[in-house]
Amino acid sequence: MAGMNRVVMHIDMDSFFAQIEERENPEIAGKPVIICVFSGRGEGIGAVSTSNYHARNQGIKAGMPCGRAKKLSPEGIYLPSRKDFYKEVSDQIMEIINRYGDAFEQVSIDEAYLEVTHGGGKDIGKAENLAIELKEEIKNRTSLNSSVGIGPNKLIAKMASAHKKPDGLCIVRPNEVNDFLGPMPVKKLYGVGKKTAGILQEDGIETIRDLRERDPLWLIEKLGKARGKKLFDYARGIDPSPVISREKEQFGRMMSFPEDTDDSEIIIFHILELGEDIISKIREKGYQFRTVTFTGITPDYISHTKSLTLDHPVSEKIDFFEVSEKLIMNYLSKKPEKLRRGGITVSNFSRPERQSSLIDY
DNA sequence: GCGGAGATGGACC
DNA sequence: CTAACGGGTCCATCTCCGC
Repeated sequence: MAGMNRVVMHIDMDSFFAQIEERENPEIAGKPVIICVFSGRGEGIGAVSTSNYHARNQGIKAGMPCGRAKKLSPEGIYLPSRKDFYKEVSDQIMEIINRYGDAFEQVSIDEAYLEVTHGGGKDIGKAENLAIELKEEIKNRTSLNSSVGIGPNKLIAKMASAHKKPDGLCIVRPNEVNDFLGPMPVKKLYGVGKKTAGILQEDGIETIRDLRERDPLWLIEKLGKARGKKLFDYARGIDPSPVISREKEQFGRMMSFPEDTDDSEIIIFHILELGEDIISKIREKGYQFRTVTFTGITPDYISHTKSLTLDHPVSEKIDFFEVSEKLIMNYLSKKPEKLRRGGITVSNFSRPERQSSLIDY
């Protein structure tokens, strides 16, 4: 029993937001579709959230300024992001996915893992059939395409779903892991972003195979203990992390201010407005929180934070407002520069428990 | 040495 | 040629402090 292979599935919706808009508006399918988050600072000022494959073929990528996208694709269809609506569609899809595995873990609005070690089981053929069924049910119920990866752990499942897209199904068996990862550019490895890829490339590491040949101590020295160890394992396709449904650990909102400002009244006004939203969601979920964090982002995109942890959990608007104002005033007195954006986040959650005083000894 | 708190930075969607 | 430029979550690391 010791070395029993796991079977893990990763489900990823294809260019999710763009695909939903295409579904809602079939005339635009076949054209480049770009979903934008506009800051409200002027005509077309904002960033690309998602784009469909036509747009990607023209070089458009997530995170890109909309103005630049427009140069690459003047004829593209540019639509404002409708996050709340996408979330409703997401909830519908997650409910379907949830039924297909022993354990379910949602990782973002359009992605989830399933542990199918027992249910789909053992021989990967069963898991493959399960994946086909799941993709079909999502398609039948929502008209949306997804991509699925199957592997012996979350890391491989995730990289497999990314490997064949869109509408893909990619299976990587345990004995295929090293050949699957080896030739990939190191930047493709989950957990390796721009910064880390740069560090690795400076030392001649181009592929995951190159990374695999490095000494663990060297990696730890270059990248730090946790990160170094993790990438050492990841390069070998090793990832013991379980599929677990997780509670949200923080909840926050951010915005661009209409203009760069260091006016405390204006900043507080906007932040408290974001706070209304946070508080109503928190109370809906029956959460309490102890920590509030204010984030200020300067016109050159440097972010700074101020946070405060209370000694007891709260969920009242008045408590939140009081702490938020205090943090903002404190921030501005220490860093009296203009801000382009600001945000407020609550964390350190608990559920209100009744009669804790009687139980606590 | 260990923890929680606070601040920063990286990664990913 | 470069600069242009959203919003949200999680994780690791470092520093400081009390115990």
